[in-house]
Amino acid sequence: MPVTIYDVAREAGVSMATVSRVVNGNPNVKPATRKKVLETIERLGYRPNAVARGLASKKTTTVGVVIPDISNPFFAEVVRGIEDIARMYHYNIILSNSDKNVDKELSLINTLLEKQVDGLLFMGGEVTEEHLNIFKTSTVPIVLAATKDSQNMFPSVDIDHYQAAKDAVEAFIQYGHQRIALITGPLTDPLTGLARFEGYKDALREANIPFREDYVRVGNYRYESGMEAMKFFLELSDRPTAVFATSDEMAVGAIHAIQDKGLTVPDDIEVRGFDNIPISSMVRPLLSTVSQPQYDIGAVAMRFLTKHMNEEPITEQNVILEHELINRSSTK
Amino acid sequence: MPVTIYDVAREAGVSMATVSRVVNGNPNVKPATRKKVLETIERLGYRPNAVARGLASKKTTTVGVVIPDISNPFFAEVVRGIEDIARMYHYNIILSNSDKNVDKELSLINTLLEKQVDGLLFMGGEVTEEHLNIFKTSTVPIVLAATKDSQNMFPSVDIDHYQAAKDAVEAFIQYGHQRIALITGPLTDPLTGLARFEGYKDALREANIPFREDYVRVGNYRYESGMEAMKFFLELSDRPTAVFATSDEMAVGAIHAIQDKGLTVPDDIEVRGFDNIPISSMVRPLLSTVSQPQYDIGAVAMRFLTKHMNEEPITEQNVILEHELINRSSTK
DNA sequence: CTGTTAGCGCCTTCAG
DNA sequence: CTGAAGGCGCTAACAG
Repeated sequence: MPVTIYDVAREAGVSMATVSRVVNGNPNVKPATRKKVLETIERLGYRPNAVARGLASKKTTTVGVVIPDISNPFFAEVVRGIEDIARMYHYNIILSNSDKNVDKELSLINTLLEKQVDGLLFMGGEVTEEHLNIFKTSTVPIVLAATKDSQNMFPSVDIDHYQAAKDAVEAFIQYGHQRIALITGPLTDPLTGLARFEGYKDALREANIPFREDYVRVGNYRYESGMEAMKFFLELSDRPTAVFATSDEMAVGAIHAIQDKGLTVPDDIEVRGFDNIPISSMVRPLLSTVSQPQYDIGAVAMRFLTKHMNEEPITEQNVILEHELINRSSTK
Repeated sequence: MPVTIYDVAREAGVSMATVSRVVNGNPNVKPATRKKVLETIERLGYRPNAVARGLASKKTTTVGVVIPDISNPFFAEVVRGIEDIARMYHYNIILSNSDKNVDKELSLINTLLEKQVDGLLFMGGEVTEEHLNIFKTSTVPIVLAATKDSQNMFPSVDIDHYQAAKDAVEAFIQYGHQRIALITGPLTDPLTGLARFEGYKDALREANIPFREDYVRVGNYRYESGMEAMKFFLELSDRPTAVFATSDEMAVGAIHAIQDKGLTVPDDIEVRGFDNIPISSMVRPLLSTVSQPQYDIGAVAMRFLTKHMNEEPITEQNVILEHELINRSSTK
């Protein structure tokens, strides 16, 4: 039914090798022949079969990208960076959503590898032993974006989560705050959970501010959990004067909890989020946050992957990009 | 380098046909043989090559999905519906982001078709003549989700945008509003732009409320444009008492413009959005909106596509799902 | 229940 | 500059 390279060859009166050459932009074709072939391709509506091509050439010019949560604006922006660079290097991308589910992640990675992608970009909460094991079975390069494995076995692009959290807390301390609360993500997550938590603790310790259990609540990065955490803090007899949430959504939830109580941000309580996703500019007061270079994380990771795929020399294996404190109206 | 079905066959002392059978779950294999094969697959770490399989079987068990804007929560939720049904029917998904750019859309569709997807799910702003032309060259079924072509040539799943907008405006009218403003998307878009605009106009007309040019502003669905539009309305000598924005983001922008002016929502001005994306529950006041069954749009569209791919009998070609008015705190 | 044999549509030497 | 021929790894009849 569909027209093949063979049909084109026959119609154009050349061999399929020649058709293949013009389709692939091989210069060793006489302009007249090229023209003739192009015309019959057009006339017949020939569309090259990428599957056959992939089998014959052993390259698919596509990379697999696994993303943990498609509805998270943070990753959406990372994907933008990935796509732009991919297009630049003529790679297609297969985007796969894992819903933060480890089983799905492993299964997606497998599927992607079966599909013979030329490389893989992995984003996810945590890189476990299981991940590593499946990564090791890959014959194509793999790059981790917005995460890394604990042993730095695989190339990665990320920020310094520990330092980022520490900077945020230190900013509060420098402003004179002593009662600083933390709304963190699950501490089981070594990077966005634990590392940021450590940053918080160390900042306090270095300033000789005693750590208080009741100034720390664990959320799940979502709005509701930020709200719940803040409600808890508000019940405390000596409630915090500053709150650092490790996601913008939780920070916004915290702000609303504060406002619902009749208090004001930042006058009564200051709040800072993390990530700098679009919503931080779509609330009142405008949210102060710790910004991650989302687009760059994606772009650098993709560029990194192309280097591996083309076996270009690479200098550093684990890239750390800069974070930045963004001060808007939820802090003074 | 990578291990092939042939290697497994040799190691297990069977033919590749047998290996193929166990890999594909064909029951015509003696349990003992199956076990033996499975073991050597495990031992060798054999991973079937989907590209070769696709070429031989002429099926890839993957469907292409083009999404106009990966950072739009609306589509993220539609994709959820698509994925769930796809998994249920054992299809993989290739998600492609078009950035609402027509050229990119056409090029993505082409790429997806070259990759021999078994079916295509298209979401996009507008379905132009060019889209139709490329759709027609496809040998695999195509379903439109959250959109439709003007001539209903292709199967589609969508809501009645005209009626949805009309319902929203009529709700304002019934509450007694006479000065009702509209913040719309580009009118060049026949569905989310024009159709909703027509719904607005007809609602007014049927209530004998004169249409006013200065009560209509065209935005781009984003926050900023909603804010700008609202600022314009607020300058009017007889400013509107109710505002209908055809996206939640624009509605939130409008609310903030109102609040920044020292006015209150809904007491001074009522506001309603469109879509019911997560942010509508993450603002103060909580946003009233017109909800689209996002997940269902995706799920129904995907189910629809599987029917086409399996040549099951189909009853209706263009499915219209129900919308719903959600009343929260930005309206009375 | 299992093996043999053709391809699937294309790329890629290798000749010419 | 162009053609012939041999796979790529796997599935799908068809025998047996």
